[in-house]
Parts: sequence; C-alpha cells; structure tokens
Amino acid sequence: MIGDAGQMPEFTPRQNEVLEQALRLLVEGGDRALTTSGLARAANCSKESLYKWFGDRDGLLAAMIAHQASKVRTYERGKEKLTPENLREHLETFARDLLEVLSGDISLALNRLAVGQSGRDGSKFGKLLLEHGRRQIDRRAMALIDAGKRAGLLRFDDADAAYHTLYGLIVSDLHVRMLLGEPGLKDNARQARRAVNAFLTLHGTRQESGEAVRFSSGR
Amino acid sequence: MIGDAGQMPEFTPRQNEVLEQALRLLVEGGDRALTTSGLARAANCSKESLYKWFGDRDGLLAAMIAHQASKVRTYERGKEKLTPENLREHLETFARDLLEVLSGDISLALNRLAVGQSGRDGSKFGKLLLEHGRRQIDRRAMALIDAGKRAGLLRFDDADAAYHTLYGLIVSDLHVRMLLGEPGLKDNARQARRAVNAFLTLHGTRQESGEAVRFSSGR
DNA sequence: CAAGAACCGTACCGTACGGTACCTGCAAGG
DNA sequence: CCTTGCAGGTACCGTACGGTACGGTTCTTG
Repeated sequence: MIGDAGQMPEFTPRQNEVLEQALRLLVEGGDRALTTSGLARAANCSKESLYKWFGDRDGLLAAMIAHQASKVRTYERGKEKLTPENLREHLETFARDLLEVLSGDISLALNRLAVGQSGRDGSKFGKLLLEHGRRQIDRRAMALIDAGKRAGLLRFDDADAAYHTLYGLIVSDLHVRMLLGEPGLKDNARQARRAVNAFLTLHGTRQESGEAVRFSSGR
Repeated sequence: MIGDAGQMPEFTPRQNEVLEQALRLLVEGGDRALTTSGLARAANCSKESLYKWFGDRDGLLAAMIAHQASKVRTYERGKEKLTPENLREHLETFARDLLEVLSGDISLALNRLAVGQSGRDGSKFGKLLLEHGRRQIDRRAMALIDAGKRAGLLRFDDADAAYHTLYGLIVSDLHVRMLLGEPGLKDNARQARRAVNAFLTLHGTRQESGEAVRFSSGR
C-alpha cells in the first residue's frame, strides 16, 4: 500500500524532506501549526528557500498533497481468473484498504485542511485532494467490479452507481465522523465483511452470497 | 423541517439576531470571514457586547451551533399503522430530508468549521455538532426502522448497524465531497429511491421490495 | 426627572502570521 | 586561488486578528 513510487520528478530529496516535516506539523497541530516560520525551524531550512521552492503557502500545501499522493500506490491487480471466492476476497481487501487509508493520520489531516480551505478558495484543494488521493483507489475498485461483471459474478447497469453503493456500505458516515474528531472503528475487517456481504446481496449473481448479511455487528 | 422550536431559553432575540449574522458571514466567507470585528460591524453591535454575551470566540461558535440546532426540528411521527407502502414512503422522505439537510449552506459551513477546528481543539466542536445536529435525525430514523421491524416489515438483528447501512446507502461519499467543495446531487429524490430500494432488498421481508434496485442511475 | 444599566462605536494593545531583504557559510568550477 | 550560486539564519515589514478599555447614547426603573 505504501512504498516507493518509482520516479519522483516533482521535488528534490531535500524538498521531500521538508514536505515530510510539513506533513508532520500538520498532523500534530492542524493547519494553524503549519506556519512558514515553524516549518523553516522544524525542517532546518530558511523561509526564503520555502518561497523559492513552493512559491507561496498555497503552493506548499499543493506540494504536500502531491508528495503524499506519490507515496500511495495501489496494487496492480493480477490477471487471475475470478471465482466467487476470490472476488469476495478482493472486495474485502479493497474495503479494508479503503478504511485504513481514510483513517490514516495524514489522510485525515490533509482532508481537514482541504475542507477548511474549501469554504473560501473555491474548492481548489478539495479538487486536488479528490484527484490525487481518490483516483487510484477509485480505478482499482472500478476495475474490480467491472471484472466481476464480465465474469458473470456481479450484476448492475451502472458501474459508477454500483461503486458508490459499495463505497457507502463500507464507509457510511465514518469518514465525516473521523474528520470531526471521533476515533475510528475498532475492527475494520468486520465492517469490511459486513459491507461486502451486503454488496453481494445487492449485486451478486449467487443467492447464497448474502447468507450472512443479517448477522448483527456493532459499529 | 424548519420551524419554531418552542422555547428558546438560550439567547435573547437580539443575540439570536447577532448569531444569524454570524452564520451568514460564516456561510459566505468561511471561518476566516467570521471575525469579531467583522461580526460587530455586520450585526451593528459592539465587540464588547459579543464578549459579554458569548465569552470568547469559541463560545460564539458554540452558540452558533446551538442556535442553528434550535431551528431544526423533525416531524413527530404520527402513529398510523405501517404498511409496506408507507414504510417505503417514510424511508424515502427521511432520505430526501437527510440529503437536503446535509447539503444545506449552513450545515456545510458549520461542518467545515468543526472539521477545521477538530485538528487542534480535541474535537470539541465536532462532538457538539454531532450531538446537536444529528441526534434528532438519528432518533427519527431509528424510530422508523424500529417500527418497521415491529410491524414485521423489516428484518435485522442490530438496529444501529441497519441504520448505518441505510445512512451509507443514502449518503455514500456525498457529504465529504460537498465539504470539499463539490456541488450536490442534481436529483436527491432519485438517490433517495435508489437507497431505499437497496435497503429494503437487504432488510425488507417482501421479495419484490427491491425489484427496481438494479435500475441504473447517474450520480 | 434622575440614576443606573445596557449597549454601540471606536480606538487601542499585544501578538503572530505571510512574505521579503540581507547577510553568512560553503561547495563547485575556472 | 578566487568567483559564483545555492541555501541557512535572521531581522524586518505590513497586516489582521482576538481581546480590552473608554466615551457617548439609548432605554429602563424608581
């Protein structure tokens, strides 16, 4: 999930080091703690270098988003044949990964930052964040449910709508609650199983897919 | 949905007027636009009065949340007998109301404010917002699906889990996207129908409930 | 009418931010 | 050796905020 992203033409190693410190400050203290002076002090660089490298504070924030996105990679899915069992497996893995990404410290901090700015900057950072942070995971999920349909294991008319159903079943209001400061789930895997069971009940082609959907589960 | 909330022991009419202006400033310009000087100017009051009434800026924000919550009321559900048809009707009405509330200007602005603060204040406003803003609508939904279960129209073990499933089907990632600055849905009613169809497929006791669930729908 | 409270408008203070300018150290290259 | 460019350190500037103080005005109350 996290690893080297191959080429990083965006920034020099020194700049990446500074961006890492910036993310640390943001995670620890919110956007008020991410000041140019504070970052210069924490990263042992000068404010002048910050402005030379990133232009202004907005440029710094955009660079932080790009830097973080460059660290997150999704598996390139193997081309194995899809069986009902490993479709379910892949869906559950996706669900667990999604929950883990959304509840990560840096993800939450960047989302809080973008949400806070979106009220006044015309949602510039919101777009950036959705673009960089979600495109990968969206495409992975779309490819998966598309393959499920081609293999005759899933049934739906609109892949986009089906994906959003899956997303809603997995996340519900958890993301917003975490953004508001609530702790995450104590068992992501359980939630992943519940969501996939429900999804297969709605869009699977085998009746017994959802046999366990009515088992109870605390949040 | 919106109406007089009976007694409002919290604040005087003059203070409510000021809070209304504060909400307007917040909606129009985000939290940076909500300054004590700006509010005093916009509301034709003095900064000294603001501090006398609300203590400090945090007290003002808390008062704004309480003020807004006092304006939102949910219907007290009538005690009519539940049929499959009007259960579906009530669920769809709930879904439409939920989408409408979440996409409201003031709701979004307050949520953005609370999210922005939650990084550094220990989620004080997040808790306040969830408490004041969601308790009403949560209880309404829980009462509804509970009645559905008692009437033999719904089946589930854990009402809380079922409610979160319903919530996820209705909202998906829409709330976060709107917080990030994306526009809302162009047709809330369509999304409400889709979500309720899916919910009844999962938890309804009649097979034909979900017959239309696979109809496509753009986002 | 007089006394007092409540409130408005404004001036003011300390602070902290974003952003700029200047100086120093240092390593590369002739 | 000297020069050139890059980056760190620091002082500085203008601005805007939260919060306080004070004089003047209106409204209530006895």
